[in-house]
Amino acid sequence: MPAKRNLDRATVTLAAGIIADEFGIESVTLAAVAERLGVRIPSLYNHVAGLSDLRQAMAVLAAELLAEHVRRAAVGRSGDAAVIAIMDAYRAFAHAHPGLYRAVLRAPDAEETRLIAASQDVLDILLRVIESFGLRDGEAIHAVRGLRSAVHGFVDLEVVGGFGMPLDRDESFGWLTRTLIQGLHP
Amino acid sequence: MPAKRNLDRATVTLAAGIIADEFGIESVTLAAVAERLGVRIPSLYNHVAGLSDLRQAMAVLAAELLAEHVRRAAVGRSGDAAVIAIMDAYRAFAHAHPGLYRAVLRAPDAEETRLIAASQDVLDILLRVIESFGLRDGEAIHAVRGLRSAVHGFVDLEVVGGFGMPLDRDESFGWLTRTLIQGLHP
DNA sequence: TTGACAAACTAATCACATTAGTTTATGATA
DNA sequence: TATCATAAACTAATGTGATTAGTTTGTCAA
Repeated sequence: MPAKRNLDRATVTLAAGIIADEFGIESVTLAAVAERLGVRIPSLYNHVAGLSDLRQAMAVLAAELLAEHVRRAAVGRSGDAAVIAIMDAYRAFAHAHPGLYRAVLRAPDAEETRLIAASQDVLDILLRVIESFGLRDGEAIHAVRGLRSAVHGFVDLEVVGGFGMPLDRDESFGWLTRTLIQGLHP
Repeated sequence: MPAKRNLDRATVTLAAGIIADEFGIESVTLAAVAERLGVRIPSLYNHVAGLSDLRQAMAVLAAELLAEHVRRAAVGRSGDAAVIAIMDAYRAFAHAHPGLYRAVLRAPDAEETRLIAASQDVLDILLRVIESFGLRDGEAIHAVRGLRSAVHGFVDLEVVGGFGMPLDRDESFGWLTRTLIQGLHP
């Protein structure tokens, strides 16, 4: 008895995201997604154009969720507090959605408009906050890149289990954030 | 006419590394490695215990090369210059071996002593330099984590093509390094 | 009521990983 | 020198996942 109209691209993508968060990004196969949705593999092709398109859709979903998360954290704040809030929100998102978070970077096609827009949103939020610090020339761009590299690197190593020592990771992240913020003050 | 004794584990791993650097880590398949070595797929099983073992071997190779690279950069230097040299060497390695570099990030199995040792080497080199700055308590650990997160995040974003704007990336990396070094001075 | 369409399905094919079992070159030993 | 155990190659077969082609069947609108 085929042809029940419950599936769509968003539902398929969400299922993939849940699998990614729960079992890791490498466990996201069409077979796994189909099974979770109670459907045969080829049925997924009505909604996504194959595995790499599904990965692309996951990247877009992740980037948009992340941007929303960061936006909420930044609103109503400014200066050091805004930077800290953004960094913390970014990290919290990666913790809450480790699989989805990794999908952003693995996007097969980095040219996709929605993905670019959502990624740019995050950077713009950060850039606007940093510009208020009154840095000159391209220094604000360097700072944005530095902050983004730092958060990304930190959470990537965390998610992968790269920090062996038992010392509190929150404190390490605080040190990193504070140190970079000091570099924003001329 | 089988049985020519030229292959061994190191050769297979190296071939995989070259493929990874040239075409990306996801292009490392037993099929691709076998073809490059002019051999049938099952022959590889005489030297590695399957694809996931091959990935482990690549991680070990990468970690040891990276540690060696960083060690050479650090020797004979101290203070700020040592930190800068280490950061630059780390980044240069990732640029020279983008595929291998990504291979090292997988969480090491607890039994993989060589991988753990090589990874620890890099951290120890950094830790020894940083301890000379005279930070107190666990602060040296926070600093090591911060520096590592920063380099890793930066090169990961670079390799993935995450920096859209044309502003010089070397300068951005310099800003990041300098800013973190400032945090090492009490 | 019916017909077009969307969305499910089955079947077939291809690539890759893995295992089992076979062949052969090589190096040590009688 | 002959032979023999072994390591390293091979062929063959199996399983999983992705993909495409072609078929069936609900559903909605005319």
